[in-house]
Amino acid sequence: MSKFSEQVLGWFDLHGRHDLPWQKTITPYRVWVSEIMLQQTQVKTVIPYYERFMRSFPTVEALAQASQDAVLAHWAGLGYYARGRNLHKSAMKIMADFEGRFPESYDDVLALPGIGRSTAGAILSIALQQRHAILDGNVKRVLSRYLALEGWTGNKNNESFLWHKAEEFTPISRFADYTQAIMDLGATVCTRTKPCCETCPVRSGCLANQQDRVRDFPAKKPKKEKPIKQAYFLVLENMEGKLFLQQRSQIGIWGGLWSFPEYESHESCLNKMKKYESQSTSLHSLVEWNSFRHTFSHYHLDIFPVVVKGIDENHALQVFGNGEWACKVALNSQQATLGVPAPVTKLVRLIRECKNV
DNA sequence: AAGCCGGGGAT
DNA sequence: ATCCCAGGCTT
Repeated sequence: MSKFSEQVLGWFDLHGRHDLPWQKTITPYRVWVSEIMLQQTQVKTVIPYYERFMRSFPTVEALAQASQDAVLAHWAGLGYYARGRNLHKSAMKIMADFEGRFPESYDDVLALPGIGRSTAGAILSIALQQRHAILDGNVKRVLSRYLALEGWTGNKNNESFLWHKAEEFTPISRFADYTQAIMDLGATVCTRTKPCCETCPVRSGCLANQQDRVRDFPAKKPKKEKPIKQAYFLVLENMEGKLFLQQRSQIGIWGGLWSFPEYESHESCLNKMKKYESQSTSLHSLVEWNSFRHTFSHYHLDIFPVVVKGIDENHALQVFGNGEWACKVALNSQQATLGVPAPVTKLVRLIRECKNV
């Protein structure tokens, strides 16, 4: 066993994380769900989502039999909703192709939607003690410092180089512990800002530390300007205080989630409302609320709410097409049965509190 | 290779 | 406001 993995494992036994929710009882299914939720998402954020998800869907079969709406309702607020859709798809595939048993061959696991090279390695090493490397954000950071790797870790050559090193550093035993150990090291010692090099088990061999250049690695990702887009949200409220929601396309942002009818311009939004009013006899008040900004990883979205109260429920369905009149729209995500994007949750809260800010 | 896909924690 | 987080998929 190499000195690196020996040092990492020795540190892990004393200082690693051994009581995370998905570590309590280790099964491929439980590890799989955790790894998907943890993609691009911090542990602290995941924990409450994981607990709730596992309570509702304790087995592959339970997940496969659930509706997509139920799954996405559990994912609402977590982001990257394709993860939830793919998890659900994979569960159905596991029922159809593997009799409900999570596959144990690397190729079969890799073929499931939403599982790439790193996630497949993590699941099979942690849950089934197979020898596979991982290369997530933690490993990239640890290795780029240990090896003083110049340049962004996301570029092709560096990625290929790091995969090679990640496999080389993986020991010949204790595969589950090593996978967990290298991630724990990155998450608690070799952190992005203010790493604790004094307590690091591999500092003696760390080139960045030797050169006193820990701060230089990993190199920052080249940044690009985020475009600004606009969206008009038509907020329809009926006499009972229910709000009108429509399910979004599976393709594009917030795929499969429920949101307010959305228009790209002020004009198209008001035209739609005029079309409704021309056929309606009831009275209602239209108020254009102040806009607010929601920022994605790749663009800013300025949201302009157009709030109309006193809408006739059945009449609206005729004009606006398919939709649902929801009562408690994800104000409490514990009770929500529809998945709603974060800014919709925010806007609903503002409406309920009558805060036009 | 670059773009798409979220939301929040940390700074 | 910026950067990044237990990445993968599409073009």
